Amino acid sequence: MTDSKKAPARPALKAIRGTRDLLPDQTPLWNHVETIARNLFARYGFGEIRTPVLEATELFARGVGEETDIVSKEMFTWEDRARAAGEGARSPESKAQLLTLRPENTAGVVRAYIEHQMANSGALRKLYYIGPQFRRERPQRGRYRQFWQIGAEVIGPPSSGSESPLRDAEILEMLASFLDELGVRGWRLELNSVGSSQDRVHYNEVLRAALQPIGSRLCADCQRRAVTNPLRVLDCKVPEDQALIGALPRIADHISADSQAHFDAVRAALEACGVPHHLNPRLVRGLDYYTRTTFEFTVATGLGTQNALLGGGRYDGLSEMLGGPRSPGIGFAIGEDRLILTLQAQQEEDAKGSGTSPRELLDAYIAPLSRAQDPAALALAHELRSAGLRIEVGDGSFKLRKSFEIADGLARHIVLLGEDEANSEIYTVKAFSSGEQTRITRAKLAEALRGLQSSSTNFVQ
RNA sequence: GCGGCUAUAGUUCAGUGGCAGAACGCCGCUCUGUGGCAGCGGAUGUCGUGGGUUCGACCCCCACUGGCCGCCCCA
Repeated sequence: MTDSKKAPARPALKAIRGTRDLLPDQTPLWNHVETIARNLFARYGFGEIRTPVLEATELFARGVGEETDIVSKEMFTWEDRARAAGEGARSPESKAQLLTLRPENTAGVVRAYIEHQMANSGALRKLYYIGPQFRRERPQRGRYRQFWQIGAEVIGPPSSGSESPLRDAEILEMLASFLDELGVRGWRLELNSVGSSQDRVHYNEVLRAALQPIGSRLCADCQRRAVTNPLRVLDCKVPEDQALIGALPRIADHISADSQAHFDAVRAALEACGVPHHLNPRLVRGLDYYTRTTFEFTVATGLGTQNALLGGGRYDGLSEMLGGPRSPGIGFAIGEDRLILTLQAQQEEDAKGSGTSPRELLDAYIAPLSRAQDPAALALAHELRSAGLRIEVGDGSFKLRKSFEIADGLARHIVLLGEDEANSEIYTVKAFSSGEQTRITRAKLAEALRGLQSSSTNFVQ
């Protein structure tokens, strides 16, 4: 640092802000969560759909809502260049298109539902997805710019029963089962009805009128919301505002009899299934397409202030907003990153005092005793792997001591492969758990290594 | 987008305006076909990036970038 070798500062390539790598010590838990979800959803008759990560910006502007925070300030949007002259463009003035990295997946699923004319079969469609979403927010625990959602949608023409309160209750019961099956403890379901789209328009006027005289006494954020999105005032957490907000007209008093009856039926079905839930008349969701039933599952451990694990609701008018046929629907999105954080926090709680958790081991480590044995070692590994075993191969340049150190903690057995073994095809095998060492013929090796295979899977890193 | 805290070895973290530290991990030897233990030895690094103050900056100041916490919002 004293002399003049100030090299040109190299940039150091790193994952960009708000994105991250999931390494092999993490991915087993992710796969576990996704496997549980896939199996469970299948039992409820859901099929998987995969939609593009890229959509036309207009889809979200119309679907999610121009005025929402997500659309107005959190999307990764850019102008895709018009086709260049050299690309054989027929029309030289083909316009550039606004594209957006999807900030959520419901709009994309409904777009696909319309595009593939799924309404025409007349059947109720049950679709689920697992994939990354993108929002340009300030990163924080449980909040990333690329984050993963596991979600599902139930949608269809009214004649398919898509409006039935039974669908709402079924979705909520499925989510409760999902969290229980994963072992998420202490979840809480909060439920509300924001009424039909007409109810919302009506209530918005009532609310705007009620806010008019008191607006100036609310916090700055609420004053802004009172104009742009009055419903969101109900979600305010500023202590000074609570008295005023509490006195505002309530949604429940301004929804139609139909909406009220629908909501009552949802709750009755939930009671019948024994799904615990709490009414929260001030639960308001930030996406414009929600109607009637809205809900949120929260959890106390692991997430700090981002305690919403998943959310969702009805969107009876979304298909029409996107130019499709009338097709009421209901869906949800689980924050997979947050779910993982919750599970990891629980595991840490559980691990307190119970020492370290074992990790999943390979079946055997093959240790060639000299470089001359390397080819034979790889051949043996191939043979055993073909037999379905999980095998790692060492290197003939390693000292035997080193091979043992590597093998222990990585595999359940070590197989020594030296000149004797190569000639005799009788291998020396040692089991780490017992310390027992035996000599086994090549023909019986796979079978011997398979014995004692641990069937329990472990996801603790 | 706003406010606060923070960035030193592979990891977790000490540290002082005057030669860069510990623990764990890693490598070697004791010990050339039998590891986990132990003893001895070794290497760690543009002290996040760029500027400024200073005789001298890892330390003080500013900016930038990243992370964390809170707000906003959401999953």
